[in-house]
Amino acid sequence: MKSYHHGNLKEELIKYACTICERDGYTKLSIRSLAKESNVSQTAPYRHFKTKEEVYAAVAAEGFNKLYKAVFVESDKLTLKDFIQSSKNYIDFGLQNANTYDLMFGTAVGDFSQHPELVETANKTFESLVLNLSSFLKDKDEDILAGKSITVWALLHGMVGILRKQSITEVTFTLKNLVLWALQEE
Amino acid sequence: MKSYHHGNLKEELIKYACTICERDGYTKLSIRSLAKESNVSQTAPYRHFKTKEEVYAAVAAEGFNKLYKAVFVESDKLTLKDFIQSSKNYIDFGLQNANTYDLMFGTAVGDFSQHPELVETANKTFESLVLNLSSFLKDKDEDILAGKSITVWALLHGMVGILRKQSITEVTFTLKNLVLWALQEE
DNA sequence: GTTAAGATGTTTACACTGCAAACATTAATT
DNA sequence: AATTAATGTTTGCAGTGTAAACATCTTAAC
Repeated sequence: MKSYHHGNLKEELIKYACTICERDGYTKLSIRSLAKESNVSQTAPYRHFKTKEEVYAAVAAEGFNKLYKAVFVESDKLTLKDFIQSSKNYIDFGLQNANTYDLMFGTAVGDFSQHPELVETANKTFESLVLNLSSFLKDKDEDILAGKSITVWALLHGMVGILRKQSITEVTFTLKNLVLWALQEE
Repeated sequence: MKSYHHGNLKEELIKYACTICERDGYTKLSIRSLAKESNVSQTAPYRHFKTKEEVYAAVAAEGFNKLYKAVFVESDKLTLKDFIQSSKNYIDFGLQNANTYDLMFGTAVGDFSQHPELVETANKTFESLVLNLSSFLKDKDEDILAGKSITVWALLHGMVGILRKQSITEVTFTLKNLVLWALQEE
């Protein structure tokens, strides 16, 4: 016997949206299929999301949470090994969650500022990760430290983009050497 | 008096597709609007593109051509100034053609290998650019040189992704210092 | 505790989409 | 000149985003 009200429809919708977006790509997600999956009428999701883009934003936010969990290393001061592992985890996340990653960094959600919750989640994630990185990239100068962190991030982010399109260029590299070289640490 | 056959429909379709994809994002492109713009029946485009994804592939290929023109520097041996300018041009291209860039590096065209012309164009572009870069990043060792080129590319590519989402983090940096630092020159 | 209001669901409707199939016209090849 | 291939049109289907009007349940106010 099912009641008129679902109870926690929004969460269920997001959960399924995440699954579809990652498995088939976000263009394959339809509000209607979403509704059907929760045994709810076609337009019920519109009580929780004004537009489809808001669903995308929710999925992207979840993506940032997952990224955080995948990359963060519990430590006050990262060792080199931690650092390499963390970098590896970032790239792996990007490759193994390609469609979600695309949603997070592509143009599907055009203007983050329209989705305050997404902005908050994304900021929280990156502040934590940069802070985490900083404990390895120790440097007196604050600006240089920030610059290094961003550069490492850009490098990893860029690597994800490149490795995803193997067909463009066959890339063989050892992550460790590359990062070390870019950071000019021994 | 218009003739039954258009003449060069395919080119016209691609041209308009590029405009729409860049202006509104590729999700806004419809085969039908494309057809209408060329004063041709709704399904005429299907004589030239089997699926919508093939249209995307064509737009992406055009994107790689434009990227090449924007970034390539005519010179046998890049000066530092050339190199910086070229890097700047890459980032500018990514920022000012955000939607096209997304089409080129995102997941809209799922499998490049399904679109041989796109693979060819993308490869040509990157071979040229890497070769161009190499003339600045001179190094005895071939592998190190390749590694450096890829790293520079990844760094630039990553920067585009990050700068696009200013809302995530306010990034202030001087391109020159950053690249130089990453390359540990000077 | 009854009631009014707000949240959350349903139904219906509209204009639009990708794309398949059957057909028409023209261009190219023999 | 006749056949074939290329390129166009018409029609049709199943699916889409989302607006509007309506129903039901939950919650807060009295």
